[in-house]
Amino acid sequence: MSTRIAKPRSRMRKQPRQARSRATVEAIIEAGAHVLSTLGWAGFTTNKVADAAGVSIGSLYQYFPDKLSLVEAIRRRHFDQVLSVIAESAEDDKPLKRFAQELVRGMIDAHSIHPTLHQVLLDEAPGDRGSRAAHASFQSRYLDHYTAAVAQYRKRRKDNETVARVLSSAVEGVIHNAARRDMLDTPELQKQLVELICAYVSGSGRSA
Amino acid sequence: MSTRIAKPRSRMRKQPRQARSRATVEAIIEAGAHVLSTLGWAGFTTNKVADAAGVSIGSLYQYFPDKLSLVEAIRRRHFDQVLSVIAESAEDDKPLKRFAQELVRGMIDAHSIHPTLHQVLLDEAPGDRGSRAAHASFQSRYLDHYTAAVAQYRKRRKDNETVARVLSSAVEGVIHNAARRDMLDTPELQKQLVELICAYVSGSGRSA
DNA sequence: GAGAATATAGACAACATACTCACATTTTCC
DNA sequence: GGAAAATGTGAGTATGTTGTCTATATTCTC
Repeated sequence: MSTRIAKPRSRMRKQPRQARSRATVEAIIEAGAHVLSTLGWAGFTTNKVADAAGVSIGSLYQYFPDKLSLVEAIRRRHFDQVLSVIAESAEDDKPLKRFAQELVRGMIDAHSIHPTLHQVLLDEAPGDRGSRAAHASFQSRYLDHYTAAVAQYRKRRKDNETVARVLSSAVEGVIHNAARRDMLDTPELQKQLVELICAYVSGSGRSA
Repeated sequence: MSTRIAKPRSRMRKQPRQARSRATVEAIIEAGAHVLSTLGWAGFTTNKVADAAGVSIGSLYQYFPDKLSLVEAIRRRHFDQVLSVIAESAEDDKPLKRFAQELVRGMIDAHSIHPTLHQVLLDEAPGDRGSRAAHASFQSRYLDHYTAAVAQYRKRRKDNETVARVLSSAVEGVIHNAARRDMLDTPELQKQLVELICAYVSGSGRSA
């Protein structure tokens, strides 16, 4: 009886065993992230990725059964990077302002590698099949950091989740907009974003 | 026998003169907006648009010389709609909170028609060629409303432009995120977004 | 109503892209 | 060293997309 697993969609077609093939896979993912970031989903073709990675198209399909599994690998790697950066920024007990500063710093760092990749992965790249799960999981964990912070610094307990959602999407909006304009490392913008976070979190609930 | 191959590369290949052709053009643009909104730029094919509009592919190319001129028409129409909605919300002198409420209301209304169209037009649709001008013009006028408001309500004059940029991209981020989740008309979210705006604009500049 | 102007339809050519396959090259391991 | 496994190659195939062309249908002018 074939114990066929439903869909080896995001799975690799073949496991790389030697060092050079692992390097090939890594080069493909990195090149894929680069192509996706610079050309967007519409310009993301398997031939271009193979070319940018310096391997043949055949090698690409040796390890990734189709285009979606490749973008899935890119997504997973990038989200892991972002989450680890964010997690670092938001541990321990700190004053609100300190937390905001480190959060902004972390977000900027995470987006400096491939400025628009994050947004492309969230908005453009298709979410069929198995990616929904990974995506939701990322969003959930991502939001957790914000919720924890919000719970820690806000006086009122009500609507913490909504506040966290509003805060996180506001921060994302600013970061993405800045990334689009190559303004990620403008100090003035960083400062203002920190102020936005502080003002909202500390002030939310007293407006009347 | 004089074969006049004078091909004016204008916006439209041919001006619709009869009522039915004007209806055809309108149907194509509306269908295009719908396809772009639901399927994204990658799924935006001329055949699908023609199909959704209930016309043949030939009719589409009768009026639009190529795919880009079609997306340009969609962009222009949508941006005009959004700007008029925003402009209405932000005139006269009002208390800050009132302004924020009407701004949020206007943004939500503008995005309720085709929830993700705005974002697709900003991020995915190609920006080469002549669209840059229209795009920049929109961004500029768009930002003007924010800058005017910020100048009116903030105590400190410094960095008004940066503040306006941060505020507008934060609002956009929240709206886009809500649109993605079909949460645009959640009252709790609207309230929190209003509070975010008020807290930032009134509080910005007093954090030591 | 006749003929000109305008509008629509859909087959088709030219091209791009995802993915395959038969074979070449490198590495492992005895 | 050499067989076998692992890895790499790139022209080739199937499919889909843009944009053209010509035949047909509808509306306008008189």
